[in-house]
Amino acid sequence: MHPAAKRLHDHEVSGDETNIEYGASEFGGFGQYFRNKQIKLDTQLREANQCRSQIFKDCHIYLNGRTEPSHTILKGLIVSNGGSICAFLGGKTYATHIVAEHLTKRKNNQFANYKVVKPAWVVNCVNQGKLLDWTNYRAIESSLPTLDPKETQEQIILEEREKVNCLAPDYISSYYARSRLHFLSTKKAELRSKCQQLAGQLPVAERPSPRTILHIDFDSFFVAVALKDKPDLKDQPICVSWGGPSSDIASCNYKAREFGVQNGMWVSRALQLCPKLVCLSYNFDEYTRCSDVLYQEIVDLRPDYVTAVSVDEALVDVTSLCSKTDASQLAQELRSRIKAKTGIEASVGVAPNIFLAKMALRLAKPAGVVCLTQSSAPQRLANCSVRDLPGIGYHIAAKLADLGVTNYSHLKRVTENTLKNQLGNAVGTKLVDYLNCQDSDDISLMDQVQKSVGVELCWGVRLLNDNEVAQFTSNLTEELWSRVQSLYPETLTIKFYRRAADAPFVTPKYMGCGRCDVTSKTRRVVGLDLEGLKTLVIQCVQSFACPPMDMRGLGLQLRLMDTTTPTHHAIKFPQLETASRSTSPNKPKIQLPPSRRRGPTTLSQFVNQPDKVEVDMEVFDNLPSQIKREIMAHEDEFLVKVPSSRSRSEPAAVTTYEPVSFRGVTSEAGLRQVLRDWMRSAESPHYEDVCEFRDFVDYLFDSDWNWTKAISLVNYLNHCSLNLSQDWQYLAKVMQERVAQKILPIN
DNA sequence: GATGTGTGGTAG
DNA sequence: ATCGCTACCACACATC
Repeated sequence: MHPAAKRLHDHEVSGDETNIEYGASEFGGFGQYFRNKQIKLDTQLREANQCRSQIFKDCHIYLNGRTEPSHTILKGLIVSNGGSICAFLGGKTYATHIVAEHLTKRKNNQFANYKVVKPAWVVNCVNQGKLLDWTNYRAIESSLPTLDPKETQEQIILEEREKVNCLAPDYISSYYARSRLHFLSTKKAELRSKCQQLAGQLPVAERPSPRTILHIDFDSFFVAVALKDKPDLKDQPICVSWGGPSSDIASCNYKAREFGVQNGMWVSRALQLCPKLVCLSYNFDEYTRCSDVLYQEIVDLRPDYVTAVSVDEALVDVTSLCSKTDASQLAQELRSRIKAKTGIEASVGVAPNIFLAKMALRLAKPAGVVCLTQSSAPQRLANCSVRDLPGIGYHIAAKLADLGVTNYSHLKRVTENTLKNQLGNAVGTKLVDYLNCQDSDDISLMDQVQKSVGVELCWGVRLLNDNEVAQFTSNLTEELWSRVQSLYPETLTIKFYRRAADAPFVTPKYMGCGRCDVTSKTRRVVGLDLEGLKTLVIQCVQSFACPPMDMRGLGLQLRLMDTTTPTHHAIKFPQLETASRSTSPNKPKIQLPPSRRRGPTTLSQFVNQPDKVEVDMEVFDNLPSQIKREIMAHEDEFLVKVPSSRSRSEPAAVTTYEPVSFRGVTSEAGLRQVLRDWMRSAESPHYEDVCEFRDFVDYLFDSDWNWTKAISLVNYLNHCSLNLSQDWQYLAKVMQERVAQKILPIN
């Protein structure tokens, strides 16, 4: 083979760095890291020794369609003169030039932002030994480049939107209905909460000390499910994906992995590696069904503790059970029961801690059980890639590789300090733990109360103008709101995806987000209703000042109120002289509480629509569960308005509700007394009382000499609420927020 | 020094 | 064509 042709060949088979995009380099896993390094070395070598010239230095050239001379010849010319070839348009490094003879109308638009040249440009550059002005070789007619790029972009978006319209009313729900990652995330959350509610979970203190932990999951779950009704394909290389060239492989079987196919890889790439790869479809319903069987079987064991790791994966503390039965026998029986009921193989790792259980599971696959002990582990794990250690992903593995650590046993070559300095304290400590086969994580401490709720959508987002951005944002906010349910949001973090300046307008992945710059902002949202939230989010999105057509995705995350570690925050008293200025030019008007009637607590109503009396079903659905229960309890009074019911005497057994009143109470001590009585009277505050309190605080605050009393009262409420229900705590937050709003103009 | 914000990493 | 989610941890840095 001719040296130049050989280089070309090598360049192609070693993978093209221009094809790395959206973390695609992860797909090769750890090997890819070295491969990338190798490519760099190759390039340097070529430049140093073998290149005829550097004419095309820094040129990444994409060849489009039929050309004269042929691709092969052009490639040879480009590469041997210091340039490189773009195998795909787009990706992390973008093409500097496109070589084309003729362009379709669509490609005329698509390529409008590129330097599109005729093949003669390449040939002439080489002949004259220098980089010639490309504009003399334009492949796009002179009339076309004058097109406003903005109009071109608009056209592209309009075309794309005919197929995928992110503004369609059901876009978000239909998207999530088909997203595997959404499925995994939501299932995990669901299972976690179910596991937490399991009766009989032994608290940490009561569980005996050397534990027996099972880590169980299905083998290539999605593929196994897909193969259930296609047993004849069992020995073929199989993957599960939606099927197109740029669709992700969600799962592939061991046969496919032999070819280098990996989860997360694009189908096109996988087909290069394994032309016979068979793509099968998702079946989310069946995943759920198998998952239910798995968890049911686990629960039926009556273990000490269960933690959901994933839809197909769980950690089980079986210490107590193993005092009678042998752990591996238990695991084997579990495996066969699950196999019998689902038709799918599962594997089990057995070990004294989570780390070792996870590693044992790896060794157990496929379709097996492996037990690891502190003493047997070091030997069995020695050749394990660091990439396989829990919490060690692509990036940390790469850093470890720079330290000369690629597998488990290498870890002992590096000092603890080096690890901590290079990888951070947490990871360093964890790795040292791993080396000692220790794991400080406790299975029951892994699932705490939920700390945040979020939504994210970064596919198919193609928007033309500010209005559309607002519409899309509003839709996504509604989706977020629908997931808030009975939770108490405190702050909102907005994550904004914007096309990277040098990323191509048309993304390599169909309708994907391409390479993006991601920025985020955090805002307080205590006391906001859906409309308020929408306004805030839209305003925030606009503050990113992104051209609408470059928006590629949006994430919204609500941090929830933390009731486990209360911060004893109090509102600070402003300086006296500045405070007096607060006697407002625009004094907020004091709203009168709605007519006195018995009713449930509706904190959300307070927040949403203070004066509304009827219960809106949509509002109802979003209420905290405690409040819902109360509404249900008072349902009769709610649906039928009976003002007279107050005068009717209640049965003695029923505690009668006395509305709170602060009016006429002047001393701070007196006010606190009323507050204390109120808090003692109910597990959750009643709606009318909330309004009364709000109005009273407003009144104190606005009648300009009593603002200190208002702040003090709210601080007192906050202080006391720390021992009360979340509803009380949230009320305190809402009031603090309200008061803070009033102080704000002073600062 | 405690607290909050923005960013980055990981897992399935 | 295609469905690139989401909760959580950790860290650097700003703020006061």
